[in-house]
Amino acid sequence: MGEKKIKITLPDGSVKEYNAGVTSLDVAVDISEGLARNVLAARVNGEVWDAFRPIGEDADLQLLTWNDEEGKSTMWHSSAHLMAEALESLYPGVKFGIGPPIDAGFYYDVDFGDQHFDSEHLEKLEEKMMELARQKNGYSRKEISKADALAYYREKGDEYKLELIDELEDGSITFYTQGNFTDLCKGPHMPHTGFVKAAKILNVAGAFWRGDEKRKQLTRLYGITFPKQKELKEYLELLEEARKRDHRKIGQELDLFTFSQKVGKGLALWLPKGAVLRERLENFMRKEQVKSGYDQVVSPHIGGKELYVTSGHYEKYGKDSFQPITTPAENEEFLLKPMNCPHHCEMYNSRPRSYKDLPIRYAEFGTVYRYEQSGELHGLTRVRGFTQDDAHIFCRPAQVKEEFAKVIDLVLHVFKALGFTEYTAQVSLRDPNDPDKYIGEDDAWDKAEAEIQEIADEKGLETVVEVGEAAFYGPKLDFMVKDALGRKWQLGTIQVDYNLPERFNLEYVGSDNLKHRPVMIHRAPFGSMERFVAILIENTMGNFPLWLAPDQIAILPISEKYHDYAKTVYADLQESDIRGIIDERDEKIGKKIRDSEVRKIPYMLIVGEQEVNSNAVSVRAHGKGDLGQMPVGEFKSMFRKEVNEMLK
RNA sequence: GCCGAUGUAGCUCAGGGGUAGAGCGCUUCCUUGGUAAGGAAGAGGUCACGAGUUCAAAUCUCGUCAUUGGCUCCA
Repeated sequence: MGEKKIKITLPDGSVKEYNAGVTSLDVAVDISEGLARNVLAARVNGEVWDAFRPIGEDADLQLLTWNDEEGKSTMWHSSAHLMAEALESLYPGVKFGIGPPIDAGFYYDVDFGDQHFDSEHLEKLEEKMMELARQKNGYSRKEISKADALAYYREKGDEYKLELIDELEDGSITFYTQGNFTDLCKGPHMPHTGFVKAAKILNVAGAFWRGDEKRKQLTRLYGITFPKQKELKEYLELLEEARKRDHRKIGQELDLFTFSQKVGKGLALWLPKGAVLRERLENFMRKEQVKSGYDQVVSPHIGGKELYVTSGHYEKYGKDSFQPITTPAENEEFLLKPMNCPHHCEMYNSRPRSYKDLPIRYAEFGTVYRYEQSGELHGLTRVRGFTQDDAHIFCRPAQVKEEFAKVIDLVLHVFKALGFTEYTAQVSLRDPNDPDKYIGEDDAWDKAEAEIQEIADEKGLETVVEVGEAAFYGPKLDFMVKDALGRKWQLGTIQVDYNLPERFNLEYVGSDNLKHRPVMIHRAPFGSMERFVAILIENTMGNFPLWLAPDQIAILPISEKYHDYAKTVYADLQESDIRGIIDERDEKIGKKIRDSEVRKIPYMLIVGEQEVNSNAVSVRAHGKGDLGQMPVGEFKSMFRKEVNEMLK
């Protein structure tokens, strides 16, 4: 009986014949030894497999190396096992939770039991990993029955793995082994540990087992590995570069904002230059909103408790909020407002509405306060007091789609004007398994969720769906942008809400002369001024667009003799809404230029004898150098042209 | 809130059981200059805060506060 033959189709379309049971590695060797040395895994009929797993049938095969995303994540997944092996040898008896690859590296959740792990042990762990890596131990895969799998971990006493296995179906369970370490794992893994040439444990953190706050907290070790020492070095340098973009650092360097222990954590203090930046952003948004038919409103910073009982905020967040403010005499209770929507609902209710009035769009830069957990505070991106560029659109059900679409346009326009080209549009839906988190009827939710997806699709917006990310009163379309370290933050948000109109008993009289319920759209293109500015800083490194820069120009007199002329020039520029500083310090011009460059001021205007004589300024652009001498008028029109170009 | 780390001058950081250091910044004086740091002198700190150990604590221990990397949370 002849061996069974199978056909392997490679990505270039070529077909080769092998005996059944051939592995991807065998195929790689067949192509070239060099390639074979780099193969980490393989895509077999669309599924990522171990390169050492036998192939039994005809298959499409793509070999995966470090240059493929799946190759990287296979190596990182295997590295998690390698770290686990090192841990087990250094700390006998440790138990393991889960250890997956992530965007950059991997982690493993570990229960050290009575043993203690802190950051002093990192180096030893790295060394152990490299020692094991150098042994080039092969990874092997074994299908195992549920009973045997349970027996293995019962013997080992690892309750976490037992819990995981408990939820798996018999027949689908596999173990992987390398060196002295065996792990429950569905794979795939790289051929042997020798691919790891550099390992770094990046940090130690606590993580709740299965993400549940009520369960045991394990120690999560984050690490990353590379096939070359040089790549690790480059990666660490990249991290270093990213830290230079940190908005907290730049915010301090550029004097934009600060925090004070006495004022309280998570409560930002905007310094003059930060306030100017913020004001410019607000003005930009106001202008756009006027164009789009919004009306500006103003509401107070506190609201009666009843307001939030009505809205449902009290029930959902009351205990976790800043506690109610009580008045001395009348025993009334007020809450710091955590949201502007209830106030706007009451504005809507201030008089009867006709269908002809709708849509009504109330916009407000509303400052709200939320008692965020102390461990969650982070610079300006997560604070306890912040200002939303909030608005609520009250419209007829038939107008939802059009209004929603217009808000998408507004958000995209804002992002474009500020240079956010990389964002993710995320459809945030409710978690059907956790109904207590939400208010309202399923019908309304289903409708709102379907509408959001439909409109996004019609707009041709590429979206990702996240279950469980909805607000408690309705689903959202969120615009996520990354910070310098690649963490995603929600900026713009648009939400369809059938619930608050119900709770606030909002009505309008239709053409049929009957009462109808309007629909509310909540939206904030920036999200909040604080977070938006933070992400803007990290994306621009503090080199703000000209129209936004707090100081747009610095006038640098060559010497004291030209201070008067500098003042004349500045007065002229101020007429055209150009704002900046005159550097009147007793310093040489080189020093003044250096300092302006460091402060990222877009234009430096140097004035000395030549400029006085010809009624001109010498212009130097930040990061670009000398642009030569020109009359003040010419600079102003150049400036205006540049601003208009950006805001087009 | 939980696990880990950090806290020394306005900023960036060094030091470390025996009277606190540098660079930048700031003040004053000299200098009046041409495209990324001119020179000199000076001021400035309960070493986050509170206890404990010690003859002696900024340094060691514990606690508190703040910051920070994650986890959980995020209207």
